[in-house]
Amino acid sequence: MEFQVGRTGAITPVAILEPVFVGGVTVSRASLHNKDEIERLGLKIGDIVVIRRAADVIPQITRRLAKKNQKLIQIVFPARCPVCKSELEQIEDEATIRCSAGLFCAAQRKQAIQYFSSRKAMNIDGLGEKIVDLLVAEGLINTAVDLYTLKTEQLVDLERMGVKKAENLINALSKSKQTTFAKFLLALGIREVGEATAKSLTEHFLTLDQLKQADLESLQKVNDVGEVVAKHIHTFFRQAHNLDVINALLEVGIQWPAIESKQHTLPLATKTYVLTGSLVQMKRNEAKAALQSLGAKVSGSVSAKTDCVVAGESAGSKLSKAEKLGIPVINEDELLDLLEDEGLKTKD
DNA sequence: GCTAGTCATGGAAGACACCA
DNA sequence: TGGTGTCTTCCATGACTAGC
Repeated sequence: MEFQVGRTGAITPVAILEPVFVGGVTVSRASLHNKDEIERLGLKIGDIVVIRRAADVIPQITRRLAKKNQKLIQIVFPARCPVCKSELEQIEDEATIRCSAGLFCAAQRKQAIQYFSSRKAMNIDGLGEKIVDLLVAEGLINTAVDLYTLKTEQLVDLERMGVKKAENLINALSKSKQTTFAKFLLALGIREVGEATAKSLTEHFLTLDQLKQADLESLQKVNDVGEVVAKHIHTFFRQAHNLDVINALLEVGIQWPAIESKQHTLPLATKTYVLTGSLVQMKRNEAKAALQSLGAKVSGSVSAKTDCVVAGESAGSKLSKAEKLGIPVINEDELLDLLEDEGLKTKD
C-alpha cells in the first residue's frame, strides 16, 4: 500500500499488487482513489483481489475475494502527509483528503513544476517527472521561475544527462517563452482552472491585468465559473507570493500574442466536439488545436449536448455512448476533409 | 439530475543517454 | 556501433466536483 501526494495535495492510496497478467500486460499497481473506495471494497493489506483493465488501459480493483485463514492487516490512512509530515485536512462532504502545506510540501512543489511544464501548459519538451525530481534534489530549482535560469553547464553534470539532452531542454525552455495567455494561466495551477476554464477566462478578460483585478462578481459572469471557482481565482490573485511568481515569469521573457474576441465569426463556433481513439495522420493535440482554431469547443466527455464525435482507431466507450445518444460520428479522414475545406490542413 | 471539467492513473512506444 | 536502460509522452477511464 502506498499513499501518493498530488499537485493539489490530494492523498491518493495506491494498491501495490503481486504482478499479474491482465489483458496482455503485467499489472502491479492500481489506484484506490480515496478512503471511501477502500471502505467500499472492504480492502485490507494481504487481500486477494479481482483486477480488470478499464477500457483495456487502467488497472482497477473490482472486488476482494474472501478466503479463510488469510493474514490480513487493516489499512490505516495516514494522519499526516507522507512527504512533508504536515497535517491533512478533509473538507466536509468531499471524499478527498489533502495535505495542508501547499507549496511548502516538496511533493506538491514538484508536481506544480511538472504541471507548469506539461504539454497542455507551457509545453516544455523533455522535462518530465524524473528530471524535475533531480533538479529539485540538486537544489537547482525551487519554483517554475528557476527553470528559466538554468544553464547547459549546470545540466550536463546531472545523472543520465548528456550534452544533447541538456541543450534540448534549454532550447525547449527558451521556446516555451512564446506561449498563449490561456496556456500561461493554466500553467499557474489555480485550483479548478483547467484547459477549458483557462480558455474561457482569457477570452472573457482578454488581458492578465484585467483578470488579476476582476472581482468575484465579474469572475462569475464567465462560462463555467461559479462561486467556488471564482473564489479560487480571486484568492490566487490576492496572494503576494503568486503575484511575485507571475512577475518573475514575465521578467524572464514569457509572452503571448494579444487575444482578439472573434469566436462568433468562426465556422464551428457554438459546436462541441469530442475526440476518441487513436488518430493516425495527425496527433490528437493537433486535431484539438485545429478544431479550436475554427471556434469549436473540444470536450473530454460525450453528452447529449455534444455535436460531433471524432472516432479514431480502437475508439472506446465514448464512441459507444455517442452511438447510443445518436450523436454524429466522423472518422479521421472526414475530420481531415473538414479541416481541408476550412484551409487548415491538406491530406497526404 | 444531468452535464462537463479536472485530476490521477499504468503500460506501450519511442527518444535518448550510457556503456562495453 | 549496437545493446541496454531510463525517461517522456500518449492514451481512456473512473471518481469527484462544480455549474446549470
